Amino acid sequence: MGQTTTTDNTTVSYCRRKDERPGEILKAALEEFSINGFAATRLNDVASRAGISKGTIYLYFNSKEELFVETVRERILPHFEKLENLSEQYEGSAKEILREQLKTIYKELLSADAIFIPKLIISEGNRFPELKKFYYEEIIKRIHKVIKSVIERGITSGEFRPSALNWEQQATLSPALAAAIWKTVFDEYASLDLDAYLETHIDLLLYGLDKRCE
Amino acid sequence: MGQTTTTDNTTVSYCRRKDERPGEILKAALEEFSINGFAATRLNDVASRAGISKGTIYLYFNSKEELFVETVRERILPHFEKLENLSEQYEGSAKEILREQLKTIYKELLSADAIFIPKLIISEGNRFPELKKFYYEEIIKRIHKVIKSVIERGITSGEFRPSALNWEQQATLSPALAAAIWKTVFDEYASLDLDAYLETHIDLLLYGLDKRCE
DNA sequence: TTGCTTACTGACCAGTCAGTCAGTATTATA
DNA sequence: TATAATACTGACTGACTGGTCAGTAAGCAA
Repeated sequence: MGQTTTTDNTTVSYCRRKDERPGEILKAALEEFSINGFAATRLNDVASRAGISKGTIYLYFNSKEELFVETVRERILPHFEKLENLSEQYEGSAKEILREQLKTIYKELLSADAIFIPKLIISEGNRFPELKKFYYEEIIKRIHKVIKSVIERGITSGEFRPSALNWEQQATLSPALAAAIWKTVFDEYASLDLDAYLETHIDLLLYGLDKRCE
Repeated sequence: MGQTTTTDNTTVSYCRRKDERPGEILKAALEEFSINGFAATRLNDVASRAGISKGTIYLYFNSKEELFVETVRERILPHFEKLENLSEQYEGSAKEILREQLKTIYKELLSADAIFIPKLIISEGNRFPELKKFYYEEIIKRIHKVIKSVIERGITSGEFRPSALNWEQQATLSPALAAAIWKTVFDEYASLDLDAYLETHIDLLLYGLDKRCE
């Protein structure tokens, strides 16, 4: 533990922790970015939150933009690897697979440390085209593909009705997106119970409103 | 038409149009805000887009924040008046009413001049609590109520299954939200056909994936 | 034509913040 | 203990932008 004397003769203590710093900075940055967005986030605040000074951020990241992109990337990557295997790791009816997949999506992509990502992409995506493209190619397209394939499987097996083939993919997962947005924007007015909401999503997707599906 | 000489001896022309200015400024501001968000939007750019100088903005609006709030408010107000009548203006089965209501929602809230609003509320809502509250109280709650009542009506009439009573409201309209976001963020990668998407939304909501609903 | 009002301009000011770097404290090595 | 290497600090700079206001010119009235 070391000490540095500031201008007003107070002392501030710090530790030298080269290995832990990047992770700590990314964590602090995610918190600030998710509250303020990119432009309104001050690196001084990120530094304070991480318990370091602003200069230290520049020892590990070249610019505010790089910090932002890495922040998002770091939070997404561990999650979508799990999604990749999703379509083959379960056995059973298409209905059961779909249910398990949705559970996984909610557990992974709507977990406490990832739920801010959709809001960030929506807010800042147009100013970070590469990040947006990354998210589209690596997350959205991949999830859509997974879901589409299980729907096709259910149609082949006779569980699902063939007309669902014509669906626009975005609609099937839109409740999950809405949940992420609700949690990060409107939750203070009416807190959303993610477990109950997942059941609604499954129920809506599998059976809709139709009486015959009771 | 008038002329002003700038420092480098070029001339710029302008018209005096007191009545039209506020609307022109709001239009330019919506375009800039929806691209850049609040913090990253420069009033100089808003002024250029409106064909005036920055000072003129301050003849009609007191601050950048006021301009932002007015921008959003001006776009929402005309739409939520129409929402008010939504629940009583149709006759027929609950199914038919729901279909017409969704059509209206898509026509109103996803129209060219309103489709940026959800993205702006998501992006900036936490920094403009009053605006967010306004949107939640006057738009979201109202739509949810309308949809909930028609679902209840369909259950009473025997068209819909009673278990839909337990649904979390956010899910039923989430495809519309997803559409607004897609249009404002990802449309360049895969353009969304709103008409086809509306059909998917209706189909998903009414029948889900279940074979019995074919 | 003259004089008055006012819509509008744009240079300027004051505050902010990303990014820099000289200096300091800590740890490693000999 | 002396020396080198380096993690870290924080005051500073330069660019940028929200907001101001003295000045300009358009348009109206008499």
